[in-house]
Amino acid sequence: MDRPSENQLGGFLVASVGYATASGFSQAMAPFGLHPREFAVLRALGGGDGASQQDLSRALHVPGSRMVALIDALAQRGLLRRDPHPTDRRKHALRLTEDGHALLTQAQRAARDYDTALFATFTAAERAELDRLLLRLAGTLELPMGTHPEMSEPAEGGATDPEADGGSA
Amino acid sequence: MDRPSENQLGGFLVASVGYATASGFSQAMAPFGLHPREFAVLRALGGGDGASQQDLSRALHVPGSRMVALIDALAQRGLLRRDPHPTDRRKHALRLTEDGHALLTQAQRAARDYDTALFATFTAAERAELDRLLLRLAGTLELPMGTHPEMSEPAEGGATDPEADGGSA
DNA sequence: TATTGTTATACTCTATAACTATA
DNA sequence: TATAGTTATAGAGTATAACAATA
Repeated sequence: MDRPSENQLGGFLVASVGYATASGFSQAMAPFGLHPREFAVLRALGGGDGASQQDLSRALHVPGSRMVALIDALAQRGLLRRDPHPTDRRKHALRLTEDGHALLTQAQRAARDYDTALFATFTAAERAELDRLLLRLAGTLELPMGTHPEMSEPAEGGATDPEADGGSA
Repeated sequence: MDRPSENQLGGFLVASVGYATASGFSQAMAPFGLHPREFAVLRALGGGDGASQQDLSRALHVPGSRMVALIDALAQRGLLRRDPHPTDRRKHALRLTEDGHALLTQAQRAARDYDTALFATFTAAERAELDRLLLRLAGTLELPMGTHPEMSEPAEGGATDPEADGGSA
């Protein structure tokens, strides 16, 4: 029950390591007071093109109703502003503030460091091989890599601790 | 934003594929009306040694208060019984019924089929290589493979759709 | 005094649907 | 008639703590 090792089937190992990787990333963002989803918002806004909330909703697969509170929290912390949209008065043009840009820069560095540490023991060839195998798995899973139907509906219980969820064997 | 491919950093790909794998497994269990956690309970009881609810709680990293409703649901479906414990009247001895054994057998076959399909395009050498690389990652993540401190506390947000959570770069 | 099972409570996260103002 | 943003509400899932029976 406890060892996702040789005698366990592979799907469970993939899910377990994926879960731990996401958890670790979440912890890497914690010092900045950022939930991974908030980091995603800041990063999406990093380019500075004044996206609307609906733009973000579509890009991040987050319903508009959820996006409101998300943006509220970041705005209250002074990390972004809701500027008026130049041509459509219904929309907001979301823009990072100075502080927002500064925090994003720091968080991105931490994200890079996390990735570096994660693959510290890997050679370039091993990283490439892992990517190759995982991308093949993604293809088998019909993970469309551009529109994620399954991944945007965690309702089926796909996003929980694999240890408690039983794995695949 | 949408392609966890070559230009994305690796941690995000690992998390995405792990999430999709868990989602797929969840869907593989759905025809049996089993949440992955319920499958884990049935499987743990498959040996038939009459475990207590606390035994399961510890083994599956699920709090006792949650275990009650979990067992209730499976018992109401006639998949397991709460027999009296032979020596300790506080405990129950949980045992699968005939129906429970039958469903477990079917679900385990589906789980095996899911794994088989997942790695259908893989050679034995590729599977071994993927396992090797993932286990190395598990070591780096200090995933203790036997007691999972991080994995039993999804509170930090480690178990959500990586697409919406922003990944690691 | 500790443990097993249980219940109650509250908290977080989420989706759905309504509502407004604009288009 | 449709869209952007917002709000309200309700549902699921969860953890915490208290409780009774038993050890």
